[in-house]
Amino acid sequence: MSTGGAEDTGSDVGRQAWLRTVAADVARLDRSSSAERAADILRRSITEGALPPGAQLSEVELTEVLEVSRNTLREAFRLLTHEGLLVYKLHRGVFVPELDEHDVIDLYRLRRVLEVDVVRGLADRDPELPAGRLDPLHDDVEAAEAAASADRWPAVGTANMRFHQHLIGLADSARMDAMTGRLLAELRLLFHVIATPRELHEPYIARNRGLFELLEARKYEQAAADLHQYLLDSEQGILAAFRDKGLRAPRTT
Amino acid sequence: MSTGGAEDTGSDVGRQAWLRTVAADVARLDRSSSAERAADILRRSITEGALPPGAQLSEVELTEVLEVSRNTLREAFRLLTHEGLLVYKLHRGVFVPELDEHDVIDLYRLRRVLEVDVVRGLADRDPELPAGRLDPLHDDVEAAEAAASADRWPAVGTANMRFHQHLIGLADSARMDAMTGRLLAELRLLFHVIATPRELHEPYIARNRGLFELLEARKYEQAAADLHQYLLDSEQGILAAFRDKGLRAPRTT
DNA sequence: TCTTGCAGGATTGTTCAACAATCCCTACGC
DNA sequence: GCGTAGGGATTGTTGAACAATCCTGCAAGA
Repeated sequence: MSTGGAEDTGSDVGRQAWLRTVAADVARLDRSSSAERAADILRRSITEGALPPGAQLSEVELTEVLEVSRNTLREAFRLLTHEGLLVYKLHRGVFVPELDEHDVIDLYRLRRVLEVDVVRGLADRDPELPAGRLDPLHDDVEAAEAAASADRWPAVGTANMRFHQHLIGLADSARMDAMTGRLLAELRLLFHVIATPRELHEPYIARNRGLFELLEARKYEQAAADLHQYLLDSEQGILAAFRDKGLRAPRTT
Repeated sequence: MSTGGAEDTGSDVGRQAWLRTVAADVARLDRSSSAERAADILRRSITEGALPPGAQLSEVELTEVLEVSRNTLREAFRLLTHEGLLVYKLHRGVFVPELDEHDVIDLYRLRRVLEVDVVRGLADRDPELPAGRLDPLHDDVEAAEAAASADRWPAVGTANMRFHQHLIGLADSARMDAMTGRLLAELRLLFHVIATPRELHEPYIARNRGLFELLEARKYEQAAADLHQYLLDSEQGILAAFRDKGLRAPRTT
């Protein structure tokens, strides 16, 4: 729908490959400028942990820092609200949400459903998958391994995220991509509560590689089964770390 | 301060049941008034077909009709954009999206994944399901049957939608509810392209009842299988009607 | 001592008017 | 006929202003 050209004359443009890349570049430049740019900055601040869960975002403060008007800033807030990175409280302001164990379970349930289905569905359309389709996954695996060698564990987490985002991307579903983006953004919110990212991310570097190799070998059914268990284990890891944190700092004030 | 008072800053109140219901009521009253009220009106206009796909929503026009400021109207636009009921085109305005067959396939793929998983997952937590949990589904089934008797086919479609929304609700997942709301809203967008709603909705009245009875009998596995085929058939029906329409009116202007 | 009520200040919700940037359409010149 | 410039309309963004609401602290009363 978004790619529908202005001139409707060529109704069925059999969108070629290069057209898609050009369209992507244009879309990147289009960037609703002020509001989206402000949202980008805030998004990074939140996902990188500069803004901790529970923090309030003052409007007047941020208008000065971001150099945008209050109205534009509010539109940026709306954008991030619908990504799950902020929550509105009427007449009180916007806050970075504080997720609890129930949210972890909810998020992982959806991840399992979506990701496992994508992998399992690859079997049906195996022939039509163009070569090099798995390249982004391979890059992510190597990026994670490199970051781990350099002891940069947050970077490992990021590469891990991108691996899963690219995994979902194999389904060619715009809506799945959007949903996954939202889910992973919320998940990143959880990571900052965890003190030891190494124990959290380390086991999954090798598992990501294993998953990638199974996909490359077209063993989709086994890949789906592995991924299912993978996500169950990851969920348990986060829940454990989360409960430790909860016990350690019940009174933050 | 620091008087060991009774207040304790109430950090971890083990939220009791009645507290939750009160909180729900409060949330309902909160309604960000102007922007959300405007969005409600627009949402109805779109889902009921007053605003056809492809139509542009002029800002100045709507500020007069809805009696809100341009900024507030834009916030309403944002709300509906993230529900999938409107699309922004930079510097051109907001439009009612025109979905194509590719979108139908995408939407139904997600519906199948989510709904079937919910039904299948009910087996695991069957004991903890409180009595009367299926009542909303039952109401929707009867509402559809009543509307069909009165030849009110759009109402049948609405009841059908609510049936599936309530079905997803059985999973107790806030994020699944939100996703489903968005998916069904987009689906409603498609219905207005279809000339004969009767043929589209009629077969599923009985199937909804059958599904409900399977759930009531706790035959979750069979219900999941039925639902899967159900959604495949529904997808084919929409695709067929959609192609007819596409052939009949390629040049709308 | 504890609760209740009430100002005060601060923050958000909403409106308005204005200007800049961009798009669409038309007319002009070659 | 075609590319290009201009005009008009629409959107993007800003800043200030006012109303509504929330939070804090203090004082009055039980």
